[in-house]
Amino acid sequence: MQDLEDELAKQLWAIGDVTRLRILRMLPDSANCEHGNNVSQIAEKLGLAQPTISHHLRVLRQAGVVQHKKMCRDCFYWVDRDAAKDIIERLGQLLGGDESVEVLGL
Amino acid sequence: MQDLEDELAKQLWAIGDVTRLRILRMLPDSANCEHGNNVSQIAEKLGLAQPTISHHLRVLRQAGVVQHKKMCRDCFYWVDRDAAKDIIERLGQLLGGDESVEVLGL
DNA sequence: CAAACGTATAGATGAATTTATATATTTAAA
DNA sequence: TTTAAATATATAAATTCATCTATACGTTTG
Repeated sequence: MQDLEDELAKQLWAIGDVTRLRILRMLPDSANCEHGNNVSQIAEKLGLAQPTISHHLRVLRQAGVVQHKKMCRDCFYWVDRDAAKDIIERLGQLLGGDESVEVLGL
Repeated sequence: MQDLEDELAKQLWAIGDVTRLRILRMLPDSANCEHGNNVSQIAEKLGLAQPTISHHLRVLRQAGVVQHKKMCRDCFYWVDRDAAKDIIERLGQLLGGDESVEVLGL
C-alpha cells in the first residue's frame, strides 16, 4: 500500500509539470510511430533544447507513464495506456470517494 | 487553453506528493466535519509538525483541490468534489486519448 | 572510413520546495 | 481579563529541480 502510494505520487508529480504536460499532449496513445514526433521535433515545437526534452521524457519513462522505442535513428515515445488507466482509477478512488467508482464506471 | 493547462499542472503537482497524498486520504469528500480530522490531528497521525501540515493544506487549497471551513477553534478540510471531477476528466482526455471518454463514461 | 544526425548523459547554475523553529493571530475557557 | 489551544505566517537551512552547454555514443549516409 505504501509502495502504491509512492508510485502514484511519483506518477502524478511527473505529470504535474507544464512542460511535461505539453509533451504528453504531443504523444500518441499507442506505439504508432507514423503520427509521432521524435525528440528533436518535440524540442523544436516547444522551443526548448533537445536535452531538456530528453530529460523530461526520462522522468515520464521512469514514472512508467510513457513507453519508447528506437526506430532507426529516432526515438518515439507514446503514452502507456495501462499505466494511464491505473493512474486515473487510483486518482478517482482517492479524490472522489465512493462516487468516483460511479463516475469511472468501474 | 493555456490557463487550463497551467491549472491542471498545478493541481496534479499539488497532489503528486506523498505527504499531501496521505493528507488527502484522511479528508472526507464533503464538508462533513463529523468525520473529519482537524489540522493537529492530521499532524499527529502522520507524525509531522502542525505547521508542516498547515503548509501542505495551503498548497492543496491554493491549487483548488480542497476546501476548508473554520468550526469553533478548529479548521476542517475536505476534498472539492467538483475540482476532483474536473481533474479526473481532463487527465482522462489527456492520457487516454479518445478511449478515456469511454472509460470515464462521460 | 568519415561526416552528419539523433539521442542520452554530465556538469553547472539559478530557482523552487520541504521541513522545522519561532512568532503572530484568533478563539474558547477559567 | 488572563490563559491556553489551534492555526497561520515568516524565516532559514538543506535539498531538489529545470534548464542550459558541452560532450559522448550509436546509427545512417556519402
